[in-house]
Amino acid sequence: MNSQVTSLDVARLAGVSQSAVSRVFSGASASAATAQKVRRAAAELGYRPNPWARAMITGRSGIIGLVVAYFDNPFYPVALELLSRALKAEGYRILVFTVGNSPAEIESVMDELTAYRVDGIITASVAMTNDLTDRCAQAGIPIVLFNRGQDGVGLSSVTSANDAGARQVARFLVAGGHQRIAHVAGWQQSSTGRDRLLGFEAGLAEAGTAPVAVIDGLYDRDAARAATLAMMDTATPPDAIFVGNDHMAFAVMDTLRHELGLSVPGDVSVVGFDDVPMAAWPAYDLTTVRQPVRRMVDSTVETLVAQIAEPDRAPQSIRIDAALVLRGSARCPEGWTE
Amino acid sequence: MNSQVTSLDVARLAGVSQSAVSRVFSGASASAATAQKVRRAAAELGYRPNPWARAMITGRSGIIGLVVAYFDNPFYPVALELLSRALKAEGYRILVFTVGNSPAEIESVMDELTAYRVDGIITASVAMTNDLTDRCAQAGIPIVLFNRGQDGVGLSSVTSANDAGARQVARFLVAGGHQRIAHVAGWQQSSTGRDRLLGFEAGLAEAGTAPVAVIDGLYDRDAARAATLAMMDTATPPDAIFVGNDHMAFAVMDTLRHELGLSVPGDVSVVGFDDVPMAAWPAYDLTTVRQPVRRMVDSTVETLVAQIAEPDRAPQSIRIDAALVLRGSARCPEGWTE
DNA sequence: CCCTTACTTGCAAGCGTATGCAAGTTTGCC
DNA sequence: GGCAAACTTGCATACGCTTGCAAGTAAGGG
Repeated sequence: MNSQVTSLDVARLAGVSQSAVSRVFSGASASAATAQKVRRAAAELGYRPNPWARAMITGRSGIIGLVVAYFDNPFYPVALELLSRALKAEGYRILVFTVGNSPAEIESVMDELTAYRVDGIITASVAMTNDLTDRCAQAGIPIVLFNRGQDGVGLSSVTSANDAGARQVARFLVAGGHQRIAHVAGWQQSSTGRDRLLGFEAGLAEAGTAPVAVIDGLYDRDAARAATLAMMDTATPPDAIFVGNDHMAFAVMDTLRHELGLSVPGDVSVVGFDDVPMAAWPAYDLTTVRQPVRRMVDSTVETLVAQIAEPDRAPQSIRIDAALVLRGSARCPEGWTE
Repeated sequence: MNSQVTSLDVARLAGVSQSAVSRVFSGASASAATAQKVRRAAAELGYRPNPWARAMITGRSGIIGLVVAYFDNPFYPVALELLSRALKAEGYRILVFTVGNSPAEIESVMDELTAYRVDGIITASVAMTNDLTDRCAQAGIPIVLFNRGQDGVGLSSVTSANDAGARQVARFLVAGGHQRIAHVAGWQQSSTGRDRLLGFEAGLAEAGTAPVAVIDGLYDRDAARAATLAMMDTATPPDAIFVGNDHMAFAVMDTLRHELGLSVPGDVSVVGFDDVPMAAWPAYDLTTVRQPVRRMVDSTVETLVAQIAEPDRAPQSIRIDAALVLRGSARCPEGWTE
């Protein structure tokens, strides 16, 4: 039963004081001789410093709180995995909170996070209300929003270039000769959903056109399916649909192909956003905008770590380039290279 | 900056002793008058007990360590979400460790977990070597293996009835009149992979037959694709393939359809295992064995909580029934009802 | 060789909470 | 009204660790 080995036990065995043991394990200076005695004794007893006791004094727990709302979107599991690895490399662990997107629930989680005095917070796919933003800033815990922007100033965030990516999709679809372009939008309560819609509309406007239909798909499969059915059930149904994320795009494709008997891209072109792994699977072969998860994760961790080290640092909004990935779900303009 | 409010501050404001505050928040008895004064003061100051200080004394951190290996298999994100909710209901948080499946890496994570003195550990999709098992038992931290069994005794585990499920698949495929039945197996280093293989072979043996081919797909998409190609590249290719999990089954279907130009189930029937959400999507419409995630999660949490409450309780191996879900990826025998 | 400077090391004081103990207060019952 | 029992409450200590401080020791320079 080695779970109760304390630094004092090690000290006794090594014949030094308890503070010597502490110094060896906390990286403070100690003579080579002492260090060796301590390490030897510690190894023998299976000693590891108690992180909670350490946290109480230093005020740093080595724990990052991660708040996640959607796990059905396969974008987030891979983000979680990458975040976990990247933070581990920096010496942090992840305390996970899954949460619905109701303000009350988010607030209660934030409460808990401040109680736990985590060293930092990352929220993924969580919309922050403004008062929550304030409370976080007030609690003084560094926080970075992953894949969500924040209106006004306040918190750091890392997103991809949602508007530019969507704009590129617009150009691409126009260049492909599509006449009636529609958009199953991402959840309009989220910045990603709004930015993609705005960028898309702007891109179409540049070409002197506009979407024939825009329906909020709420980042939900069922809603996306319903949106698709509604769009197609008109006199002049769209011949191209830009979908607010891949997860919904799969639903759109399924609906077009298996419920309406249409061909993609023969009858309707479909373009998504995210480039989750599944998008490359031959069953969908989805043309989509790639969010560079790895770079987004790296930036997130980097920003958070910097903010922990230097609490007064101004919040940053980082935006990672996102590029269109050409696959088979959308008609491709002749000679399109990008 | 309310992050440094202590029980002493609350005590002063409320005009009571620090221990009174502690008692109110730890549920010990206190008079109604005191409780009210304390709560009022606490609310005013925004006080929340410091979980780490509490953990130091009580020895319980309220944190469960979750060790996960595969996140590319969509079975685990949903399990994580459900686990998170179920544990939250019991008052626990989840500290996540993602890990490769190398023994060294697992060992280092276990080390960390014992250092953190988590109240319990859940491993998902992690194979435990026997010496690791011992070390965990010795550390005295309750642990439950989720979706992995354990040879010999030692640790509690929750799995579905992998062998029975696979046996049922065998009967189903035989009854469907398939003549050459193959198996892209789950990773043979994992209990689930082995149990499903054994159950499947046993089921076929009952019918007086045997698989025409068995290849380990390692729970990996690429390996499953390669296995499929190898199986089909023979004089008498299989007319049915049972795949060790859904995630690989999608790869098998993609390979059959898009690389080999075959029809599923026309030319080859495919059956998976897990029933991840995607299996129900029309693009795959996968006949598969449903692992009742929710019930598995509930059992896992229940077992873990029981073991925390009563440390000397004997480890249990819980096995949840798994039933075949009929969809469109496999030819269905006339009048098959189950 | 002595004095200054730089390191090591042990001592002791906390970090914020829970809890045994004793003193004080209320309640209940005859 | 008085006494025992039940309940509250404050005091003080402990949990395992880090860190300022002072004393002790090694190194360095004239």
